[in-house]
Order: sequence, then structure tokens, then C-alpha cells
Amino acid sequence: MLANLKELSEKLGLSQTTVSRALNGYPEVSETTRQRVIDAAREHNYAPDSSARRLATGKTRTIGHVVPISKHDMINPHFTDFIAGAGAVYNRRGYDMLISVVDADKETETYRAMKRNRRVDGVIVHGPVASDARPGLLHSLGLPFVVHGRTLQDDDSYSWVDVNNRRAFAEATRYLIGLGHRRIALVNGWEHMVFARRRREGYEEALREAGIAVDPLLMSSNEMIEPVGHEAMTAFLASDDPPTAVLVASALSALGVMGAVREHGLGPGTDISIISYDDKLSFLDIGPDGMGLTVIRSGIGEAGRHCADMLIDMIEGRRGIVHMLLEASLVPGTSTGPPAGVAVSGKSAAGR
Amino acid sequence: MLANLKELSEKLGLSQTTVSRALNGYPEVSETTRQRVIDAAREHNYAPDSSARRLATGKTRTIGHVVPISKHDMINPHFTDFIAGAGAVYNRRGYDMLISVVDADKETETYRAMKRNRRVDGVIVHGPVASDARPGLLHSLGLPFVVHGRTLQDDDSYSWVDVNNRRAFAEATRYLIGLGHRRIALVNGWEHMVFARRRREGYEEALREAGIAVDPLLMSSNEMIEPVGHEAMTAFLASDDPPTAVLVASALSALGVMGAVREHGLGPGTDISIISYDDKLSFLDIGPDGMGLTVIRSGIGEAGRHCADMLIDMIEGRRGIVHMLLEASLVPGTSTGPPAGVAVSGKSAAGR
DNA sequence: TTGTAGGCGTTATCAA
DNA sequence: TTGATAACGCCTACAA
Repeated sequence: MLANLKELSEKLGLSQTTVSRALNGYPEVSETTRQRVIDAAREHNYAPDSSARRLATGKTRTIGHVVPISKHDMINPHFTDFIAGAGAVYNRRGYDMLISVVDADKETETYRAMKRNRRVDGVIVHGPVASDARPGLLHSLGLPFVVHGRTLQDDDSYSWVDVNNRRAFAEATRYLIGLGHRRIALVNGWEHMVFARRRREGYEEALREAGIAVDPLLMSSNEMIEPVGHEAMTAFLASDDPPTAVLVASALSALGVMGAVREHGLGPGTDISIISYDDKLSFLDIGPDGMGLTVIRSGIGEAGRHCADMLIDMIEGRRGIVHMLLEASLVPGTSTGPPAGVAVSGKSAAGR
Repeated sequence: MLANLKELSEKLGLSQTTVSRALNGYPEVSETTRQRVIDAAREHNYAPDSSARRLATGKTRTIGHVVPISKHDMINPHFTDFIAGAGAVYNRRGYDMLISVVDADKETETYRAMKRNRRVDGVIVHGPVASDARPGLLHSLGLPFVVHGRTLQDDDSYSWVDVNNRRAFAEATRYLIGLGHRRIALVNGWEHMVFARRRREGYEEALREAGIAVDPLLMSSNEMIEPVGHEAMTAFLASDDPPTAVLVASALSALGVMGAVREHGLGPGTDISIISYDDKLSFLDIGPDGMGLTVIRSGIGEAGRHCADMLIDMIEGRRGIVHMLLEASLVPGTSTGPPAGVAVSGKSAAGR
């Protein structure tokens, strides 16, 4: 158990320089020496002190994630899946993940502090809102970053990884219209989140194409958690002219929606059609294998992996600004079918 | 924007020593000097380089969390709530949180590496199993740690924060017995996890007290996620002699259980009684305000806060080994009542 | 191919 | 109350 380079090099009868070079894979050191050094390092359980290395190199090999916490001490549940993906990349590429859980109003100051202290080499920005100040701030700080999602404007001035939410929801809506539905509800997330806004736009676009009026009474925008989904769906079902189909923006909301549907004694896929966006939340598994739902699927872990790889590439100077737009895929399940009133044989004339 | 102590001290006409002392709150520096230094630091947006400071002090002010990932790239969903709690403490006390997401079989090596690199001052151990090697390993490494939960043996040799799972489940079971139930099912987590084992023990203890035979056909032990809860409950309901009540070990499982119950057209609290353990999963909110379930409640965020505070106290030498056993509380909701066959007026003679 | 020496930015010791 | 100086452990020109 040798504490530092000095001791190790003395034991080997070599200079610190040579030992350091051997360990860091510099080409000029002879193979025999390198092998000898590596063996000795392993034998004595030596590894460089990370703080010392950082100080000497000026690189932290650490990526920061600032995670804002909302009213009820809640962290977005999708976050675990994202960091599972990103974390795998960090491991593979020798980076550390620093997570800072802060009150939403302290986020800006947290980025500033990370820069001042030279705490991280770059950060990942989560959950962009419509007019998001973070890209501008990070640019001015000179802190490399990748955004998971996009802002509404100026999204070409920085790197991002996003899902084509608009198209995904347009296609899902068209699918329902193709089945004959004309009263289609939307259980959406908060619309200050950009992804939610884009989902609504896709939904409305498809309705308009089909000549169906957008009905505000069929749209809800709220937090994407189970009880809220339940509440929204219950309200829709209690209305004068209830929907025959519903589009849900998250798996967690869908859980609540399904509950409300069942409580009303309705059969998914027969009495009412349901399509949910599915981030592949690892602890829910709502897809065709799970609850039988028809879903629009795009893995959030995958997005995490891409963000991590892009950011590290940027930090290491191998890459500039990159945009990655992932396409979600519609996976039919048993929760969709023609509206109850429509005979199965009678082909629907609606849509397209 | 001054980069380092040297520049700042030159600008002030003071030595680096004095400036450092002023900034770090040493008592020997005069108040006027200190104020002058602090003002200048703020003005020039100076803050010490964290790597340099760490190298000089030998303290990282960083806590590590090693998060094993299971088969399906899944991180325990309770984890977000835990780190929300712990993270708040880290912020308040000036610590950073380092999260390492690794394959389950690499956990040991990760701890070793954290120690070798002097990457962290201590770690939090999550999800102890029956014969857990980590406490022994960390002891031998000399890495301070706190366990969230307990192992089965030797739990007095290290600090932990745990919930009194055995008592919680015993009391919940007694509550059901008191209502007149005698066929009570248990939807438990994996029993290699210590908390799950203790929950079963509590459940069995209460049954035995009441002279009710433990029936293996009424017990399931599996992953605590929605689809699995659904599956387990469906199986129970399809059996020859179905339960009249069920005890569920997690909110996520309870979601699945509720779904299965509804699909069978049964009313919670009337046809079948349900009690769920509730970690206060922030994105579910299943308590009395939410789904109306009767729950055994103990906040996981609170546990996170205690773990963080205890570990930091240990690291800073203010505290030795501490054990904290939190009591969960039974919160009656509408999902429990007398068994269907029992007349409401007829007081049950069972239990206690 | 290996070694010498200086620097990275702090904190800590000792002296003034 | 303040300052010079030496660690802390590593990397990296530059020299040999």
C-alpha cells in the first residue's frame, strides 16, 4: 500500500516522471519498463490522487448535473433513468458524475459556483423551459454543456439531444383519427416545459389536418404524476361530451388515466382508446409487455447516453455543436381500437 | 474576474496567507482586513479552486453514492427521494454528492477505487442484503460510511438509519386481524433485501399471536414494481381460497395491486382490504390524500437527511457509531374495513 | 528512453 | 495581526 508516486518510483529505482508516463500510457517509455511499473502499481495498490491530478492537469473529469427540486421535495422521476444511461457512459470513459440537488431558484448560482470553483468540466441541462436562461448563462460562463431537450429559440447555438415530440404526437393523433376517433383528449405535462408544448402542437396539427376543431375542454396541462392523470381523466369522463380516445404525455400519468377509466367501468381499446408516451420508465414497464397499452416509445436512458457522450466529446475537443433528434416509435397495443359507436366492418372515413 | 489567491492578494497588498485566512474565517485576522478581503473577493468573483484546496487539506468534502444497476438498467425508484433528502443536507453543509452508477458486480471495485484515488470522504451504502460484504469491506478500507437500512448480523459495528420494518408490519397485520381478517396476503419485496425479510417476520409474528397459520400460498416475494404487484395480486385472487386482505410492501407494487383488484370488480375497503407501505414516493402520493389507501408511512427523504448528517458528523469527527431506528406510522384510509362476510355490527373477536 | 525541476492553487507551520 | 515558506501529489516542458 504505497501512498504516492514518489514512494513508488523510489521502490522501482525510477524517476517520478517515468512512472507517471508509464501509467498514463505515454509512448516514449519502453515496454519492459512500463510492464514493470504497472505490475508494481498493482502490487502496491497504487493509484494517483485525483485532486493532485486535477490540480496539475486543470481537468476535473467530472460532469455536473444540477437537479432542481420542486415544491414537494420532488425530483422528476424520469431522472433516474436518464442518469442510469449517462452514468454508464461516464464509467466507460472515466468521468465522474456530480449531482447537485438545489431549490429551483438557486440553479443559476449553482452553475456560477461550479465554474468559479472549477468543480466540473461541463454540465448537462435538464428540462428546458420556453424561455430558458441557462444556455445563455452557461455560454457566458464558458462552461461546456449539452441540453436534454431544446429551448424554443436559438436552439442552434448549443448542443442538444431531443425527441421529435411534435411528430410523435402528430402521428399518434393521426393513428387515432385513422381509427375513426374525432373526440380525442390530451393529458399533457406543464406547457412551460418545451417538450409539452411541442407535443400539443403535434396533436393540434393532426387535428387540423383532419378538419377537427381543437377543443380546449379536451386538453389538460399539469404535472405528470399518477394522481394528476387520474384527476384529469375523471374530469374528461364526467363531461357532457366525453372523448372516445385520449393521448397521454407520460407513463406515470397514464397509470392514473387507466385507473380512472377502469373505475368508470370502461374497457381500454373498446370503450375508449388510450395512447401513452412511454419514456420506458424502468419501474413501470407499461409497454405491450406490461399493461398492454399502445405507446409512443422513446427511451430516456438512451438520451442520457447520447448527452453524456456528446458532452465528453465537446470537452475533449473532438466535437463542436451537435443536434440529435431522436424519433419515437408508435408501438400498437391493445388499448386502441375504433370508437365504440363505429361498426368494426364500417371503415372509418375520417382523417388523412 | 481574478483567477487565484496570488492575484487577489497582490491586488489587496496582502499576503496570500492573510487572504486565505480571512476567507476561511480564521479568528486571528482583524475585522477590517477581513471585510476588505471578502468585499474584494466578491467584487472580483473569486472563489478557491476546489482541487487545490482538496490537495492542501486532504479533505474532499465529497460523499459517494454507489448505485448498482439491475438487469433492466434500472435504478431503484426510491433512490430519487433519498438523494433529494441527502442532497439538501449536503448543500447546507458544503458537501458535494458523487454518484457512481455501476453494474452490481462492480460495486466492490468501485469502493476500492474511491478509496485509492481519495475521491470521497465517505460513502452511503444503499439496500443492504442479508449477508452484505460492504460494511466489512469499507471497514477494512477505512472509508467512513453510513448504511441506509441494516444487515442481519453485526449491525452494531457501523452506523445506520433504518425503519422499524418488523414492528410496522406486525402492527399493520394486527390492525387487519382486529378488523376480523384471517386470510391476509403479503406482497413483499425480494427477501434477500433485509428490510423485506424483517417485514415478513413482523407479519408472521402478528399472525402467530392470533393463532393464524402462516400460509405460503398467500405470500409473494419479488421486485417492487407496478407490473409485479399486479401479477401477484391477480394470482392471489384467482386462487381457491383468496385472501380478504393484503399487505403490500411498496407504493409501486400497491399500484399494481389496486389495478388487479379493480379489474376483478372488487371494492377496496369493502370487498378486500389493502394496506400498503408508503415511502412517500413523491411522484405517486398514494396516501390518504391520494388514492385513499390505508398506509404504513415513513418518509424516505427523511432517512436520506439523517444518513447525510450522520455521515458528515462522523467524517468531521463529531460523532462515532450511531443507530437510528425510525418508527413508521399507520395512517388509516378507506382501503380497509371488516371482511365482506362479517356483519358490521358484529364485533370481530379475532386478534390481539 | 529516462531524468531534473518547476508549476498547478491552496492551506499550514513557524516566525516576526 | 501579518508574512515568508514549505508542503500537498501530480504532470510536463526541457534537458540529457
